[in-house]
Amino acid sequence: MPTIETGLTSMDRNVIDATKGVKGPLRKADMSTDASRRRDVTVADVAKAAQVSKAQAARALGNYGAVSEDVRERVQAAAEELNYRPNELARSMNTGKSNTIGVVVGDIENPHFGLATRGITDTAKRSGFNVILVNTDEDRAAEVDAVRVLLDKRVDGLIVAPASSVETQHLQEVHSSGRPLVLLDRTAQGLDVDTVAVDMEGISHESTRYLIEAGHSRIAFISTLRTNDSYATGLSLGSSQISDRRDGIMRAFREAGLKEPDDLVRFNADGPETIKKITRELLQQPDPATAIIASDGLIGLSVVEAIQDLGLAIPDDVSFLMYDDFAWTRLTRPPLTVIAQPVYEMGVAAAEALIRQIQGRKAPAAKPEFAATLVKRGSVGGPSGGKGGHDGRRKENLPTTKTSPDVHFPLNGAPAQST
Amino acid sequence: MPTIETGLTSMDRNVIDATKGVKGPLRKADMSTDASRRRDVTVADVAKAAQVSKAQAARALGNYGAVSEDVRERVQAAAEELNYRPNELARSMNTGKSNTIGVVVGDIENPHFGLATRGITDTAKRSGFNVILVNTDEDRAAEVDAVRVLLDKRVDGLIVAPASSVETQHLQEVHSSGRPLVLLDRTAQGLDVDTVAVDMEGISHESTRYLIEAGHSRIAFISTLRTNDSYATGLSLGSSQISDRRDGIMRAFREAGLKEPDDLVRFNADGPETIKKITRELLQQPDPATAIIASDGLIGLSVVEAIQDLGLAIPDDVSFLMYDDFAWTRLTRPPLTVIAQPVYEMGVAAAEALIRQIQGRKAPAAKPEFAATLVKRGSVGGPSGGKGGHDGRRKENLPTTKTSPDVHFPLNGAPAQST
DNA sequence: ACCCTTGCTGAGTCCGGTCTCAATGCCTAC
DNA sequence: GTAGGCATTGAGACCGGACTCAGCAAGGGT
Repeated sequence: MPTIETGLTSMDRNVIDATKGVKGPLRKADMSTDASRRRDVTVADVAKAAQVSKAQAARALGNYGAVSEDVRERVQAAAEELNYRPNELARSMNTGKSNTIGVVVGDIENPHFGLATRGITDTAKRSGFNVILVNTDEDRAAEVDAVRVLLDKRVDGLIVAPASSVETQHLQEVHSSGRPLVLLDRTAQGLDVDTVAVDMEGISHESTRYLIEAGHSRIAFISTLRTNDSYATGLSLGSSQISDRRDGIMRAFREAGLKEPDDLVRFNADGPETIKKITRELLQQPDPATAIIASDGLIGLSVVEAIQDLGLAIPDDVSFLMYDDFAWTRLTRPPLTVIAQPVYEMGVAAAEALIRQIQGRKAPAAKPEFAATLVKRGSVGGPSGGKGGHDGRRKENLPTTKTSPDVHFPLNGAPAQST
Repeated sequence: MPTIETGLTSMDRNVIDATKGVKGPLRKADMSTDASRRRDVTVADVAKAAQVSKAQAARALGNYGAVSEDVRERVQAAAEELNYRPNELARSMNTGKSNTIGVVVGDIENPHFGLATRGITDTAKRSGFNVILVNTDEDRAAEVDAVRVLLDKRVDGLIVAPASSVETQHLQEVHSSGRPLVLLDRTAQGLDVDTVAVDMEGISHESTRYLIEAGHSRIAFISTLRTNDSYATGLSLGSSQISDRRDGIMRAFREAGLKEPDDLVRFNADGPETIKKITRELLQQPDPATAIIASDGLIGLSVVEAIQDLGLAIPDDVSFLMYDDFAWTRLTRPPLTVIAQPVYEMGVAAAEALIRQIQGRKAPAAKPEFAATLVKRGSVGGPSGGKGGHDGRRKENLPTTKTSPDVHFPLNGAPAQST
């Protein structure tokens, strides 16, 4: 039996590398990148150095099974010496766990998802999970693909913000295959899985009512949602989130006994230019909108810019409301009235729910309900050219005034009908 | 030889699952989650169904080696029937390629990184790579850990925005171990790897000069950089990026023959409250700052807010300049003067460089140089409490007319000293 | 003194693919 | 007619760990 060198310095380990990794007569053609051919130190190497069996070395390193103190020390010393690092791929292969979760979102560039992702990664890290992130650009085909790739990579679970709430076979399959799945932001038709989202219909209704009470009856809604359907097509809009928002708006109108502004609902607002164009149309058409609701922060940005370009003032000429309470909305003059969602917390909740599923623990205790809140700042006033209701109050223009607008409102007064 | 059922419907495949996956007398205790025990369809299953050897099935599915048309068809049909999906983990194990790259950033929540990440993921996807994203919160320990975990997961390469440009052993090890590595935004001392970053010193110098020419001599700089070192400690600040910016500022001062505002350089600006506090201090101390440079968009947000809270006007009372050209900077009144960096493009470049390394292609052609640009909008004016001289440019905002010091800057002429 | 338990240990299998190698059959060339 | 060439094919090794199982020695109980 040959004497085994244990006195290797870490400098010497390449020697070991050199002797192995040479499978047969055929080696990968490109030996140019000498680095690409390097072989990592394995348990076998460590075992040899520590003069124990591979099994024992693996036990010591993997921290399982019974190992004597003596062996453990020898192995650990050898591992350190050789600079051993476990191959998580191999480990995952026979544990069946990859300690990785897949996250599929529409657009990380959007701070909404950025923040949610932050909540997810923070939580995941805390439980020892890594996150593979995939962007879909809100494209369903990309999403289907993303889900498949992640499944192929054997992620332990998936968090998806589905681009479509209607076409959901791919998610259906994930679920019925038994892989943990949590939906974020949006629901999926006929898919009964943990979903972390706020009550969009409710907050949309509340916000619209707020606008209506301020005197508006021409309220526009702009969304990125890609759809060929005209508004009229009916209830399901492909995205539960957007459907719900629209439904909330319309309910508020019905309850107020006002004509629903179907003609002011606009989709396919992709890209700044499109959004600006839509905004101009809405404001310059005959019987224009007197208030605009932007479906997310990115849209809001361009809408506000378009309004400014038009030389119109907020809220004197147009009232403005948007989803997502980004910090910058406090910096504009007036500060913007927004619908705040606990995005970070929702990310956290989604990750927690997923991890709970992964670990097989059932009963999510009490499924936390997340609520969006209307943060009234200064971008909503009365309609200017409007025909309805009370007059618009003015903001004292330049000298910054903090806090919310002076819109005095019957704080709790319920409008006409309702149930 | 038993007849093999090929007429399975996809509904039936669980039958197969049931017969396998039962290793021995000992099974994982928790059989409750019947889903967690399910076994995936493997090449072996497909091979059996297609009545060919495992090797042939693998070849047909993996699309390598020689396979007859007949076999290929049978295998593909069987695969489809059984709903076969390759196990990328297993595949990675013996190809040594995981088609995954690791990205380590300080904070995805920060739109700067959000955008860069977008550039990276877009590019990665285009080349068939996935991205594992890790957040470090700009904490070096977390970064070391992240790098190790990603290496253990056998990512094909790493893109890191190092939290520290000084303590870089972990990156050094990555590099010397031969794993592809690209740095983003910041350099690392003594590490000669592809780095995608802009010339910070240059743009910082240019911007500062712009401020000086506007009449400022009390210019503050606020950065998140965590450091115990006082400013005076000297050149290396732990972050190349921040060092460079500071150096650029100071060079502009030296060149203008002005006293360097060492006392106005502030670090450790974490969290909105801290930033606001710092801002207040800078503006209210005796001999206060007349201009503030915010080191990133997140800081800028709080600085502007603090200025507004103080009831001060930009640029009449304070001039403001920040790094990162976010869309919202155009919405404030006045719009903010910013230093724009081609963040998305840098993300793309980083990913491209990394993938080039991974694929062994050398010669990055010509390493693209990225340049930041000063976007002059409305937040820089002359100092208000200035000591006299020619006036700064006014925004036609408030009727104030003030004067600024007479620091005449020789536009191109080199100042006194230098080498 | 004898049987059992308990603690360690090494040999070897398995995860799910990729890849080598030898064997086969068929076609063409000499 | 037969050797050589080429496309196909199946058996099996292998990647790097986790895990089963049988062997073995020391310690406990009776």
